[in-house]
Amino acid sequence: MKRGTSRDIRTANRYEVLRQIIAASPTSRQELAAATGLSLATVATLVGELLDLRMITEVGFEDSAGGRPRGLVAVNASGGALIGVDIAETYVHVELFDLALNVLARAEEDVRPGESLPEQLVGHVAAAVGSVVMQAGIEGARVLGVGVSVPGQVNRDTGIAEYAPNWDWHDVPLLDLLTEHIAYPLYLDNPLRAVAVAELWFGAARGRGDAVVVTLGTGVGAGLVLGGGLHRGVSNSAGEWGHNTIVLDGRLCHCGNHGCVETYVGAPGIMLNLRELSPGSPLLHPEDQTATIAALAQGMREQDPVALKVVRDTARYLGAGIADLVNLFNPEVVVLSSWVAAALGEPLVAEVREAVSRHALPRPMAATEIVLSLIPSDPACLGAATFALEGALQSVGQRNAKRTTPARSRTAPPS
Amino acid sequence: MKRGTSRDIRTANRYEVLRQIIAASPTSRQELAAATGLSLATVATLVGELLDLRMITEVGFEDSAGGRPRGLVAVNASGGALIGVDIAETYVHVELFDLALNVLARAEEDVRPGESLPEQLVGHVAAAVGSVVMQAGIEGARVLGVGVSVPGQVNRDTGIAEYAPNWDWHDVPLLDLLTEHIAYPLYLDNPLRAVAVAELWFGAARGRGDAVVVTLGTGVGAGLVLGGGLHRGVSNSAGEWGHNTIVLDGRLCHCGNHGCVETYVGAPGIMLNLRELSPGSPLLHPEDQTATIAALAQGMREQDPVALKVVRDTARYLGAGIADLVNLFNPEVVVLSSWVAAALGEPLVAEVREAVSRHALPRPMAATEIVLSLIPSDPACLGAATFALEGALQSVGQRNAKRTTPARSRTAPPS
DNA sequence: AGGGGTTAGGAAAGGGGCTTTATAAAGTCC
DNA sequence: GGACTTTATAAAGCCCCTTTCCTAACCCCT
Repeated sequence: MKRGTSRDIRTANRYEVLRQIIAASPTSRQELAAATGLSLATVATLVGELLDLRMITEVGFEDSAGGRPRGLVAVNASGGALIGVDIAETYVHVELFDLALNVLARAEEDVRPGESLPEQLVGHVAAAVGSVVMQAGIEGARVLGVGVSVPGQVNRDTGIAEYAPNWDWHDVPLLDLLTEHIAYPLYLDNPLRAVAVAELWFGAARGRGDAVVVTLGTGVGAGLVLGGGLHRGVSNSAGEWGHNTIVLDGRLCHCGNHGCVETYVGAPGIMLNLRELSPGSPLLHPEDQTATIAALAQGMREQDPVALKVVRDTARYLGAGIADLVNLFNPEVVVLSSWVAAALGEPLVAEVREAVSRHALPRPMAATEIVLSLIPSDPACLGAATFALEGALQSVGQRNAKRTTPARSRTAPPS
Repeated sequence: MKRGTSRDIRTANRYEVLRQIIAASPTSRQELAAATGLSLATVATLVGELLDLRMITEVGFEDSAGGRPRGLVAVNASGGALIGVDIAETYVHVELFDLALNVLARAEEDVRPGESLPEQLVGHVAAAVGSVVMQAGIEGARVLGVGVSVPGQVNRDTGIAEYAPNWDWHDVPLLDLLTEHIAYPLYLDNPLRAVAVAELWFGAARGRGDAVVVTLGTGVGAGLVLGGGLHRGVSNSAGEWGHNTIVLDGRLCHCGNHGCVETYVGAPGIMLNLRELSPGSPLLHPEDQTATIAALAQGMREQDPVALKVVRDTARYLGAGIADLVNLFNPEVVVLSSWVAAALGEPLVAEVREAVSRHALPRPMAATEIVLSLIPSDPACLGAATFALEGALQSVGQRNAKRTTPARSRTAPPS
């Protein structure tokens, strides 16, 4: 059982301060102290650290009410670059961010069906990473790290992709393979947790103690933010909500079970909801999830009854599932994220809210907001980049160069 | 968002050391240091603190391999008493413990149907608490506190029972009512969390970072132990698993929803499972949950096919539900606790293990044990008493008498 | 232009925690 | 009886946060 040390407090505070600066750049030390609840002195030293690291810079002054003006600090956007890699079933998406987490460059590689060898995927990743670095015209030294999100179960310490259902991977030493092509520090995890971290740092979960980040994409997950940090579980596979049973003896899932959440509210599940309701619907683009979800979104805007019904049905399943999460965790906020949520947008969320409040207990429900993610682009990329950012900040706390007594010369002393 | 301070580390360590001493009394400082991962010096100071508090005593020495013998410490059983109160729908159960958490006295009061006024319940509690103190022949001063477990949603800070479905309570100021009759420090929470804390301190979850404690009684819950501590959620209602939907549009629950876990695996749910399978079964004692569950347990021992089938059906529901918890939390251990689990015992657990591994993802499942609670008596009482113990330990860390500059005399100084 | 008054920010001191190192205490073994 | 071991306590050091004090910087008013 890991014990907390006082250094962890420092790390958490460092994260907190940087988060706040990124969120509200430029800002003053005063504001930071108020927002984080830390003392002015502590904020000042943390700000000093970040200044030394060149992650932030002083950008001028702000009038105070009659006294010495407040010094303002802001993220030093050009102080470094972070790369986020989102490996999915059909594509590899890479984005390069500056330290303000603006996207400086993007690259996307299609993964053709059948391309399932780790080496093939790694090739795509390496190509795309090379591309974004070139596009952005960044010198390599300024890349602080590369975060990689890969579906399935990942051991982030050993860097092994223990199991990826899409490609039937078992214990692939992905980190080692990537290291051969990519010279930057690498951080590996899965999309569920990447998205949760993105929401925790930059999205709707920021500043919340307990939050659940529901990712709605091809797969489905529930990232758990507990006590201000990501809950990983004992083998880094917490949050695998997609294969929870929502309908006993329901639809067959590729995992082998029946009635998994994913089969009703994942993109393929939504397509099935549509097909069952209206088999010949023009909204349905077989073999193309993205197009079908987009068509549904468009249909909703046009008040198409079929689209509305499908979304309502989906929201009903989702609502029942999320109600379970609300009862269990009693979170401050449930964030709906990932591309399906982004596409279906606020109308979906409204239906979900409705459905959740039918199923959840009133008291926990009253304490919980259900909101749409605020993150505009691919949250898995952003989250992966955030892993790299966390990694860069972590190493600051590293014990700086262990002091050793100077080695005595092997030759006879001159005495 | 609450921030961790270095004092919290101290409190956690204090808990950890005392837990270990209670678990392995007598023990040496060396052993404690090894078990907790703390340095010898820290253990020594914490042990010193506990000795000063008279919660533990030195009980002799143990030979070391050729050096100074290890001093042994053990819980000072007579150093204080803790009282646990378990208020349930049909009874009030009170136990008085010594500091080794042995039961010194018990009292039980029946709550007749219709007795639903807070004052009536409080009367029962006061009577039973008085009784155990008398039985044990303890002087009042040595009672360190009284923990009270009451079903429903509880605000432990304000001491208000926000909602108790059994008696249709809404925002009853229970703590205030109890304070009028009971002079000891009071701690209020609900059975779900009481049982979880009992397992965390003294049961199968001890020393585990992440655990789920499933309580199977009339009601059903899932206490969440995350990062070595109880997860309470934002409004202290985390763990309300009993009203999660397990069968969409399933059995009607008293909460108004359909298909709640509780309606299938709570004691009344199990009775219904039995009735549906074999309406006229002699195992069924209508109106008496305890007798029916006992009859089922007996039936299983006699290989009664109906009993076996009912337990298997129940385990199937339970397995599906627990599989969801395993996927979500990725805990080290799932503990089945409370009286229904105790009654049905290992055969139930074996069936549950089987059912869970059919539903849960293989990787998280492989990392999770599913075990029966080791706690012999009423875990809610024990857990409630543990709240009192935690409370007593907490106040140690209290800033001891804020130093004030000595008040200057108002009269003119003698200078 | 030159003092108050006000606010920001840094430096120092203080309090709490944990660990490492040194010292004292209590045995065993030869 | 001395040397070696092992335990326990004391001392010193490091980390972290906060409080307090003081200087810096700016406003405004005279």
